[in-house]
Amino acid sequence: MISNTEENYLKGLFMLSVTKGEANVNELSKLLDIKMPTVNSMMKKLAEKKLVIYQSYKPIKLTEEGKKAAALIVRKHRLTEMFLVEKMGFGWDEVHEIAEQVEHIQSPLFFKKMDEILGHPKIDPHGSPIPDKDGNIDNPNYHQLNECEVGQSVILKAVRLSSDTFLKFLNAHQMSLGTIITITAKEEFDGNMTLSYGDQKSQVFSYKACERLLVEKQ
Amino acid sequence: MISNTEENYLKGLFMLSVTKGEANVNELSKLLDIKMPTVNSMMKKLAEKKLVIYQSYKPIKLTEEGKKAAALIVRKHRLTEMFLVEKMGFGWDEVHEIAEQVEHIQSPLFFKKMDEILGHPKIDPHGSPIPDKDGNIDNPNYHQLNECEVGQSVILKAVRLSSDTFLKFLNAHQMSLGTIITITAKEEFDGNMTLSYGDQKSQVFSYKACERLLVEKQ
DNA sequence: ATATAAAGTTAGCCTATTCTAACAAAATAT
DNA sequence: ATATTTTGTTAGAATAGGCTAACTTTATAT
Repeated sequence: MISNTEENYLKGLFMLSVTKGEANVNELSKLLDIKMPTVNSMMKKLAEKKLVIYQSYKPIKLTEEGKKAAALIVRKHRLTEMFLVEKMGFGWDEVHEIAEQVEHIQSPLFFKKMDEILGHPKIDPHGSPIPDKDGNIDNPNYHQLNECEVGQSVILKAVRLSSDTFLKFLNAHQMSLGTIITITAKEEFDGNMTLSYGDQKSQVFSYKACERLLVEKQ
Repeated sequence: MISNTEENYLKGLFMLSVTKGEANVNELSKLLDIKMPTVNSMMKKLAEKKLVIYQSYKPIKLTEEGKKAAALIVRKHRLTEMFLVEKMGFGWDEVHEIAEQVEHIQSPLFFKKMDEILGHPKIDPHGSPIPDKDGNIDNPNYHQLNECEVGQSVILKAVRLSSDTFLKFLNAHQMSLGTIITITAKEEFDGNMTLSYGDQKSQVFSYKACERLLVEKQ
């Protein structure tokens, strides 16, 4: 049995591990907003349960079992987000908090039904991949907009670190998944980019914003 | 702040109070499958929070505030059951466990959306009334089938104490809400009733089953 | 290469929720 | 009317999950 609390730690580790394959106590502590000593003792507990590999002062790694468990929680979260947007009329900026709660529901049938009703979606409303029933996830190789060159035309595929405020910002700027963007200019100094897309002919986006936009080259 | 645990106690009290307007520790203990001393200390806590009125050795009563809080949890439970059946294709015998979890989700908007999508339903899939947004509930005055007379024609309006096994039993006997039933015979000895409805021309139902069937006289 | 900073750990404490064992009160039955 | 059963309470302990304070390791910066 994995408690809701344990699920949250596993999910956090999974998120942090995407790039490096491992995470450390401090990062997890910040992500979950739980103090380090608490995280430390939970890591011991999860190591005991063979869900993570953990040795003092070393980075934390999920075991295969832990990785699968975490992926299935992420699956439930992202299926829920998709369901909320597609079937219940929520905006992509309104679903995170709810999904955060729904993801802990214990009922394989509930999520099976969601998946069927949605037609087995591969991505959530923010473009993040939905792991399959076995916990496998394919991480598409998108580029961060801030790393693209002036003159390039790209298509918005996903939004990273999508907080509600950032999503509302994108809404306000008519930017959504699928939007085709042309990079008009790029400021050496601060990384600001001037973008052209849809009706917007020269919209300036900060470095911080561009970092979070994952695009595919046309 | 009312915790999930506290919500479960309030809901239990609400259920038990429907008839008598009050409940006692022992009943609540059995209903929730939690030992009496635990229930006892939770009652003190809820009394402290002004959600119940409680004095040693006296029955427990919900305060107005407690009653409203409980009704809103029941509302979330029953809306969820309706949503699962009407919008997600579940059977009425599959929804209780899931609703038991979903009812604790904190998101007024989530349940507002559900309610809208369902068209503001007044009853759940088992015929139980759904309290309104203010926690008001109207308890319709149905009759238990076992108390009806031979020869009477009635319509099934609701199912009480609807466990999954009982609902599966009803499924197996083609009995559902709205079914028109004629009482063909009634056994003095054990209360068994012979019923005629739909294709079933002389189906025998036990006293225990009839007790749970709430009907309206034609 | 050492001083400082950052990250990680240990120890000890707190709250919420549960339990068992033992005792007390109220209700029921002879 | 008293004995027995049922119901309710108290006391004390356990577990899960969180915290702060103090200390140790590792990393970073002069």
